[in-house]
Amino acid sequence: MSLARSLKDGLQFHAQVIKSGFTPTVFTSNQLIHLYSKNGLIREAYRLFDEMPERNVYSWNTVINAYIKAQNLSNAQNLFDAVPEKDSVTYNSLISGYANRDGFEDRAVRLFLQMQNDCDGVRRDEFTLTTMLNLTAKLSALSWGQQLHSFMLKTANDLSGFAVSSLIDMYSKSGSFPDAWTVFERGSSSAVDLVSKNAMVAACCREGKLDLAQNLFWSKHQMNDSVSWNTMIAGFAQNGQEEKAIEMFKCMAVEGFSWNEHSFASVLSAFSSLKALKMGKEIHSWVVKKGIDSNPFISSGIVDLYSKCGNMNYAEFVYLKMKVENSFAVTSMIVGYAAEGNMAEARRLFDSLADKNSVVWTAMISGYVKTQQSDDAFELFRQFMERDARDYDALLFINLLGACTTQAIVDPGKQIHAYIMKVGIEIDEKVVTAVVDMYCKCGSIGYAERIFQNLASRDLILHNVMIAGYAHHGYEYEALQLFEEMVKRGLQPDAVTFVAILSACRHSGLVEVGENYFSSMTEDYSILPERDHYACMIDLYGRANQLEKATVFMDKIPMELDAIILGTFINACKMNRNVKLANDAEEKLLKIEGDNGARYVQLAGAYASEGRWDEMGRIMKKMRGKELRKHTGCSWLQVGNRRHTFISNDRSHSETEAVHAMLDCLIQELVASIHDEEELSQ
DNA sequence: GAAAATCCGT
Repeated sequence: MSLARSLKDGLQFHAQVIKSGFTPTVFTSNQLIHLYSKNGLIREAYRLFDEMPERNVYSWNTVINAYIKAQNLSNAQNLFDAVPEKDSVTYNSLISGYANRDGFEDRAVRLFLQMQNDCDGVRRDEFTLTTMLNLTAKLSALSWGQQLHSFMLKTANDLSGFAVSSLIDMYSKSGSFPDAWTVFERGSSSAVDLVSKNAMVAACCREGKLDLAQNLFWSKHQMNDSVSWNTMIAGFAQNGQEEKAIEMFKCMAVEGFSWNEHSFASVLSAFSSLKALKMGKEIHSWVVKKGIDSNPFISSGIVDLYSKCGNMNYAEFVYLKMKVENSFAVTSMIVGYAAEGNMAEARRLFDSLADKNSVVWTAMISGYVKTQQSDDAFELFRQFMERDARDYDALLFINLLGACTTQAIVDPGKQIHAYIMKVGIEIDEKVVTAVVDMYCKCGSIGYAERIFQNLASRDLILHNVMIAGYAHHGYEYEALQLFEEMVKRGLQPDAVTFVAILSACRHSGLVEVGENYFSSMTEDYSILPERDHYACMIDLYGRANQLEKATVFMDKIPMELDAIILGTFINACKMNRNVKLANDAEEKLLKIEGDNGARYVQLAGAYASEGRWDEMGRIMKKMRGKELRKHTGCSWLQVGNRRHTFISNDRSHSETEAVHAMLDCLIQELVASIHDEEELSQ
């Protein structure tokens, strides 16, 4: 009897066996079961197994693996339970099945614990250990990984390529890069194993150490395979070096390696980041031709490309062709719709998802934040807090806190802060900074200060936020003191720090102090002043009634005067009631920003303050016909959970009549009391 | 003589 190599041979062979009435040997049947399983013919594989008059442990293992391959873990488990004599392969197969299935990881662990204690007394071998390492890497369970590692050392199972590469991967994915490196160094003391090298290159990329990754990649580069290339392409793409990723992608083909799903997925993400629609489209057509456009990584990559390029029609078209729900593609589209302000479409997609991960929630809520629909953002966040799952995206909190900050509403900010503490999220530096910033900008400088002072480590950005917070609240002394402390601790201030410091000075009229810091900035810290610093200085002089100094200062600014600087200067003129200088600056400003309605309003305001109604009328006339899309300034009141916003002459509130009746009442009382006082003084 | 494990893509 000959060995069946292809499926066709196998089927022919099987038919002959049945016709001839022979009973194949157990060995031959096992081979056939494996062949059927490899070709996805699970029913045929099982029938053959079922009809075997006698079976050995190979038969059981093969058919169990057939079910695992077909994703049918319950049948695999039933067969596992029925195996008369299990060996390590029986255990390893099912452990691997559970380890790779989301939500069933605990069963893998239980089987691992049971295998050596069970009546079967099956020994854990290298297969068991590498599978378990894979699982702990997936769960980022460093302490389990370490225990497995020491077990491997004890049983001398730590030296093969399988062991070394799994260990590198485990340490890297558990956030312990130095240990990964140690394992790699020790493992490659004799001969370098390619898979281990690839795992180490990937670990370097994960860590952002791209130079190290490249050195490794090019050392012994004769042995590189397509995985090595894909690793580098992905590494560049994930670390913001899209051009290099594309270069490697091209180079890979030149070197004779063919592109696969991994290569396409990575280069697609590079093109998306660059919004390179044309090149992206080429990849699109290429993958369609190759027939791999149904791969979920590829198809969602294409959806992401079109979404990032603002082509939502194409994105929808590609998404509709996908047969299964894909939260990654939906996230891309939500972000895409949010970017064009179409939150209704974004919400439709969000609601269409049966299974929402934290990234989708973050995208949707952040979309509301970005389109300034903060009521919707907070409402959705309330629903987010009520769900059972406990996974988070730090970006969600940063964006929501940002919404509180721009609206200066502290209560929702406090709720977010409380929620962060309640669920015990590992406090990310960026999140803490956002919390401090929120309290600063919402007027709760005391809270901000307390959090700031209790932090063990404080970086530059946090200091900048706190100094700016003090400055905005008129605590110039605290701002300057914190600056000095920061410098004493060895933190180098940056351009942002000086904006905050100069702001502190201008708010309290500390002209000389401000001048000193301004020159110290360049002389002591080699930071070139930017637009904001110049504007700060002009404002500083303006507020201190030193318009002449402002004018002299402005003449020395070595960059082109832009709207911010001129606007600030006009404000300074306004404060010093100097219409002549304002006029000159106005001409310059209108040349730069003739279309910006806000500037006209600012100018008109400057003249109105002077009582120059004719001038104001002139400006208003110039304004007419231009598109004036100034954001309307509004006032708001928080009553209970609702915030009520008002603009001037606003009668849209549902209780506007009652509000105005009350207002009339108050005005009358005010007028009456003024009359009383006048009568008294006479 | 046969069965199980490692690295790369949202």
